[in-house]
Amino acid sequence: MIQRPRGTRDFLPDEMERRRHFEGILRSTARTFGFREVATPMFEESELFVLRSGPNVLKELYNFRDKGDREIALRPEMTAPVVRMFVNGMSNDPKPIKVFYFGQCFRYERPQSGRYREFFQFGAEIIGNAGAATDAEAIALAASMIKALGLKDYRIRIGHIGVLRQRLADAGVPADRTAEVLQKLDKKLYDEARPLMEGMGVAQVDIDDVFALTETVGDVSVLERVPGSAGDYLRELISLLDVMGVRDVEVDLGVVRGLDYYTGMVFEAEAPALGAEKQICGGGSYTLSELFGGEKVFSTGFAIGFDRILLAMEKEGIGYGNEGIDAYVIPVTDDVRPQASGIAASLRAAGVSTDMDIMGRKMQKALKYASGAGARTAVIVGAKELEKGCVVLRDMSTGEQREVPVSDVVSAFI
RNA sequence: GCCUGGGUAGGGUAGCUUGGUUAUCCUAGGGGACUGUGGAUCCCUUGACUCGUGUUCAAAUCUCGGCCCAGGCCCCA
Repeated sequence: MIQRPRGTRDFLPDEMERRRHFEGILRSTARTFGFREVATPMFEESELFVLRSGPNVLKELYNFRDKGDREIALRPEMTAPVVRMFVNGMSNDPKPIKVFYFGQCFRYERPQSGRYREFFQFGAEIIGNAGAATDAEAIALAASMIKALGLKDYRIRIGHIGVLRQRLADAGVPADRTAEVLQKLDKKLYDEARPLMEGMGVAQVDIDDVFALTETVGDVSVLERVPGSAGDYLRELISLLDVMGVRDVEVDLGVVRGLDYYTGMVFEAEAPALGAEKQICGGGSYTLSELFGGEKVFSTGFAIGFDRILLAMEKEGIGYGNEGIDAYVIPVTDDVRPQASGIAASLRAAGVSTDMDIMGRKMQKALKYASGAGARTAVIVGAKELEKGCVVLRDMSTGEQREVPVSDVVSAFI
C-alpha cells in the first residue's frame, strides 16, 4: 500500500466541504474590505525565498533542481511571491494595492500538532503605503476574519519593531548584530540575552531598560511609558482600530518576529488552546520589493495559518453541517431508468443539486441511501405514476408525499 | 536533527504481560429476508495484525531497524 508522504493530508468530502465553507468566509470578509484575490505559482526560484528570509531557510525548503537546471523551491509562504508579482506586473497600478491569497505552502519540517509539511495560508497585503491607517486596515481585516469564523478564545498582540530597534541602537548594539539580540528577546530568553549584550559593551542600565521595554504589555495605557514617535504611532493606530470596532487587541512590545524586513508595526494572533503551535496569524509592515529588483515600497501584510485556525475552532466545538443535496432520484424499476435520468438531467440543468440511484437498489435501500446522503427530497420515478405523466416527490424529513406532473418537477424545486 | 508514546478490516476496538486452533466485538460497505416507500431487526458477505529483520518447532505477541501518527524540543518566514 502506498502511504501519503509525511506531513501531508487527504481531505475527504466531509472535511473538504467544511474547509471550503470557512475559506469562503475568509474570502468574502477580505472582499468586504476591498481586497482582491490573486494567485501565484506553487513553486518559485529558490532565491526568492533566500532573499526574503536568509540562507538558513534552505534547510526547511522543499527545493530541487529541475530538468533545465533551475534551482526551484515549493513556496514556504506567499508574501514573497506576491511582492515579486507586484514588482513584475503591478508596480504601476494605482496605490494602494490590496490583494489577498489562499493556497498551500510547503516546509520541510518535523510535523507535529498544527504543523504539516503541506499547509494552507490565507493572507493579505496592502502594498504602496505606510502609516497607521494602512496598518489599521490590515489588523482590522485579520480581526474580522477571526471573528467571522466564530473563534472565541484568541489574543491579538500589537507591537512595534522600530521601538526596540531604536533602543538597541541607542544602547550600542551594532546594527549587524541586532537580529541576534532580537531573536533572544522574542523568546524572552533574558538569561541568554544579557551576556550577549554585555559582550557587545551594552551598559547594565540599558540592558534592564531594553528588557523592560519588551515587557511593555497591556492595553493602550501602557503606551504612556513608551516615548517618542513610535509611542504616538501606536496610540494613533489603536484609536483607529477602536473606531473600526476592533477593541480586543493588546499592546505587546515584546512581539518581535524573526525577520529583518519588518519596519514598524508587527502583530500576532494566537489561540492559547493549541499549545505549542498556537500562533494562528502573524504580520506587520515591511519593505521587500527592493530586494526583488523593484523600488522600495512600504507595505503591510499578514498571513493566517488556515489549518491551525480550523484546529482551534474544532477545539471550541465550532461545527459545520454538510449541505447535503436537494434531490435524490429513484427509478423504481430498471425500465423507467431513462425517464429518471431525464428528470435528473433537467433538475441539474436548473441548478438543483441532484443525485440518482445507479446501483439498481430497491426502494427501501434507495431511500435509506438518500437519507444518508442528506437528500432533502426523494424523486420517486415509477411506472404506476408515469402512466399519468407524474412522479412522486417525498419530503425526506417529514415523509410527506405528493404526485406532480413530470413537467412540473423542476419548478417544484425552485 | 533530537526525545517520549503509539500503529490490529474504511472508523473504533479485544488479544500482547505469560508466543500455540479459523485473531474478538461494535460500526461501516455490498447483498438478502421485503417483487414500490427510509432511519429498525435478523441473516449472508467484504475487509486487518505498518514494513522488514532476528530469535523460535511456532511471532499480532519477544528483539532490532525503517516508515507513518500523536505529543514535546530545535526551528518557526
